[in-house]
Amino acid sequence: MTEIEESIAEESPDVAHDIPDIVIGRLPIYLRALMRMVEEGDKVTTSSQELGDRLGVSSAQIRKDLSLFGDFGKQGTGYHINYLVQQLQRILKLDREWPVAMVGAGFLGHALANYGGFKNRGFRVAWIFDNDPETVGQKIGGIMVRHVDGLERVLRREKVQIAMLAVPATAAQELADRLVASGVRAILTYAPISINVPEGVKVQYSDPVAQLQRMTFYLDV
Amino acid sequence: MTEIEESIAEESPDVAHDIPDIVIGRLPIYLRALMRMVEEGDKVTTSSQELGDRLGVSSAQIRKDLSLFGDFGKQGTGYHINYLVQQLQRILKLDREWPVAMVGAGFLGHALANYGGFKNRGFRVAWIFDNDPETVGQKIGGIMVRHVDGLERVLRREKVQIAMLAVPATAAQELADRLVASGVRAILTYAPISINVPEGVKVQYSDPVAQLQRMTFYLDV
DNA sequence: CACCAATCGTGTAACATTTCACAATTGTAG
DNA sequence: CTACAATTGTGAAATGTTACACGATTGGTG
Repeated sequence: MTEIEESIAEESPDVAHDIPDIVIGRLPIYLRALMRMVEEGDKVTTSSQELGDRLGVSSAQIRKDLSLFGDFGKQGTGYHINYLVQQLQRILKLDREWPVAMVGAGFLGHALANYGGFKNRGFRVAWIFDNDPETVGQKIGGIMVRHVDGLERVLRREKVQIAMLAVPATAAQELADRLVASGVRAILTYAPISINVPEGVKVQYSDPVAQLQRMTFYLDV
Repeated sequence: MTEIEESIAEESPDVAHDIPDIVIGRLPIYLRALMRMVEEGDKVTTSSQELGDRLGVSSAQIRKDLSLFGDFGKQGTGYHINYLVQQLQRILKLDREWPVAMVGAGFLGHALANYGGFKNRGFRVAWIFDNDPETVGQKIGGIMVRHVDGLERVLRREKVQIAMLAVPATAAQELADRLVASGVRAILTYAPISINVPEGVKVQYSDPVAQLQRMTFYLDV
C-alpha cells in the first residue's frame, strides 16, 4: 500500500537491523487498534486472534511480527493491552512528541495543520511555511505561517526531523531537497510526484489519485 | 504454469486474477511518471532504465510488471511514452471519468473536494455528503453539499462505485457499511481506523499519523 | 551490408514473507 | 490438585516477489 520508492533505512541503536520494513508498516496499525481498545475500556487483555479479526490480518502474522521485538504476550491469556501499547510506542519512538514542519499552506496543508488527530499519537505541527504573501503571517491552528525563505534557518535551529509536504508537484522536488539539506530525515508528501532523496531519508507518499487508480483495476465497468 | 494453463490465460479476457496486487499498486506510479514525461514533451520514447531511475525502482521490475499485461516495448528503443500511457490507462480502467462521492465535508473533505488534481487522471468529485446542517446546502468546488441521509438513494440511483470517506473514526465503520450497501465497491478512507468490508470491496487507507509513525522508527532520537 | 550499442521479455535463481502446526504455558473450573 | 481450553512463540514449509543474466531484436553508423 503504499507506494514504492523509499530510501533504505538506517540502523537504529536497538533492534532495527533485520526488521523488515513491511513489519514496521504494520505496527502503527496494530497500535491504532490497541489504542482504540484502550478507549473502549472494556478489556484488559486481547489476543492475536481478536486483534487480527479486527484488522483483517492473520493471528500468526501478528504474533510473528511482535515476536521480532520481544515476548510481549502470555500463553493462555494473550497480550496486556496497555503494556503492548507502551511497547509499540517505545519501538516506534512515539514515547515523546515529535515536532513536525508543514510546508505548503494551501487547501490541503491548511486542513492537515488544523487536523486534531496528531495529538496523543506522537506528533505536533509546530511550524508552517508558505510562499504566498497573503498566507504568510496568518495563523492556522494557533501556528503562525512563516515565509518559506526562512525554512532552512528554522529547521536547522530547531533540529526538525519530520516534515509534511503539501505543495504543487512542480515545487516538490526542490522543497524536498531543501528539507533534506536542513536536516529533515522523514518526509510525508502529498505532491503527486516521486521525489528523490539521499540514503537515510525516508519518504512516505500520499497521492489520493494514485490510491483511487489502484482500485479501479478491480471494478467492473 | 503448464502449457494448457498458459494458453487459457492468454485467451482469457479477464487477466485480473493472475496479477499480484502489489504490481497493480505500482502501475499508477509508472503512469504518473509517464504523464509527467508527456508534459515535459522532450521525448517520444523512454526505457525501463530511465523510468526506473526516476522512480527508484529496478528496470527489471518495470519490465516484468509490464510484461504481465502485454508486450508494450521494442528492443533497442524502449517504450513509446504515449502508447504506454494509453495502455496503462486502459489496464487501470482510467480511459473514462469515474464519478466519486465524498463523504464528510470537514476540513479534510473540503480540501480534497476542492483539489484540482483529479482532473485528467480519471476522477471527478461528483457528490458531497455531510451531516452538519450548517454545511449542507453550501457549495464546494461547484458541488452542492447534500445531507448524508440521502446517501443511499443518490449512490444507488447514480450507480456510484467509488467513495472517499473523510469522517471521524467513530462514524467511519457505519458509513462504510452504508456505502457498501449502496453499491460502492472502492473506498478511500482518511479515518484513523481499520474498517471491515465484505469481499469484493476494496479499501485504501490514508492516515497521515500512521504514515508518520512508520518513519519515526528509523529516526535517531 | 556488417557491426554495435541499446534495450526488451523472460526463465531461473535468490530472497522475502506468510502460513502452518505444534510444544509449552497459563488460568480456570470442578 | 487435576484436567482442560486458550493462547503464545517459533521452526519449517509454502508461497510470493525481486533480481539476475542472457538470447533476441532494433536502429544507427561507417
